[in-house]
Amino acid sequence: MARAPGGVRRRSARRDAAGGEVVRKGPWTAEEDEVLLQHVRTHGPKDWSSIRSKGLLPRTGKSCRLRWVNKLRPNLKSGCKFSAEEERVVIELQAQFGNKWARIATYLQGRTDNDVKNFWSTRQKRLARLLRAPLPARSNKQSSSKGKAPSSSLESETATFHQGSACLDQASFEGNSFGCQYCEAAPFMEYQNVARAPYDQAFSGFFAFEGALPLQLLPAADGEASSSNAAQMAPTLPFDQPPYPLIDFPCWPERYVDAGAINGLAYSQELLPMVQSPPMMMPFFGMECAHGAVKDEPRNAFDDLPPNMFDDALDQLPPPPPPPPSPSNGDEF
DNA sequence: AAAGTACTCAACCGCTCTGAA
DNA sequence: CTTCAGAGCGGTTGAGTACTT
Repeated sequence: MARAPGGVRRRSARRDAAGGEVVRKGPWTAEEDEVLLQHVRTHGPKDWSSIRSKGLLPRTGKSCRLRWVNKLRPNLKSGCKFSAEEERVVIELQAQFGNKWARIATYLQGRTDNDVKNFWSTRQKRLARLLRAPLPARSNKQSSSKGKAPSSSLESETATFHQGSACLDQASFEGNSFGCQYCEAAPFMEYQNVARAPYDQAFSGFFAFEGALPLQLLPAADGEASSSNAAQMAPTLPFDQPPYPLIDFPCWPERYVDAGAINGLAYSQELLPMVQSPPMMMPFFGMECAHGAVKDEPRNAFDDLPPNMFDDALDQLPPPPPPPPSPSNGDEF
């Protein structure tokens, strides 16, 4: 979207803790950017605090660093929405690393941790809203947006969510991670540790079903990754991928999903046959893009369930276990 | 056309980590 | 070993914009 440059911000300046100097906050001006860039040209992307101590800018070192990392760094994809491939990478890496945005960002050329974080946050909000909202009526009615494709397919997302929720729900009863076949069948995602963040992980495990397709991971983009450690650890090769197909079928609890319902999903009849095929761009949630039939899918088992039936399951999730021991060599791959 | 809602994004805050003194 | 300062990271906020009703 086009934001008004230098739009009004909520803060402008304040006295710093030490008392005297005014610390400027809020949006950066072009002049400030130029000063910051000049500092980086001469000193490199470091010594942030010296920018203020030398009187170059009335900004904190943290603020300067953030501005550089998020906006001024070269080769950033500013204002460019996440591609389907990027979305898929984020989803899969989030499932594996958790909310390690800086680390995840090292796999995405031109993306910052803030970008990834915002992307994920937006996605989570949407998830939460969908989970709480009543199921939209399944119909063949066209989208209300006058033929324009919505930014995401509500119907597909909803179906996806309830599928994921079913997995979650079963897990809450069985107390066995998530009782999720797929989780156990995805070694490269280490889903055995899926309970680390139950809510996210359950869904991520589901979404990573798409991730059975090969990832083309990028090495740290430009050496200016926001986390130098992460940059060093960024692999130059994809995950150690098992041969396809990975799974028998993802975590559909039979209690909730009968074969007919499964067959009604885009996955079962359209995705499975292509597991041996070359990588395919599949936007997250967006099976409708790759599989048009999904919009016309028949009602599945979840459509007949009360929309809030999974809320309790979410509330009953066990606390996350302690994080798995980190590898001694710092290389998860 | 207006109002309400959802989404995006920049930037701040607080915490943790790390290295130097 | 302890302390401290700087850097980095994740969470959060809120303004502006887009979309929907």
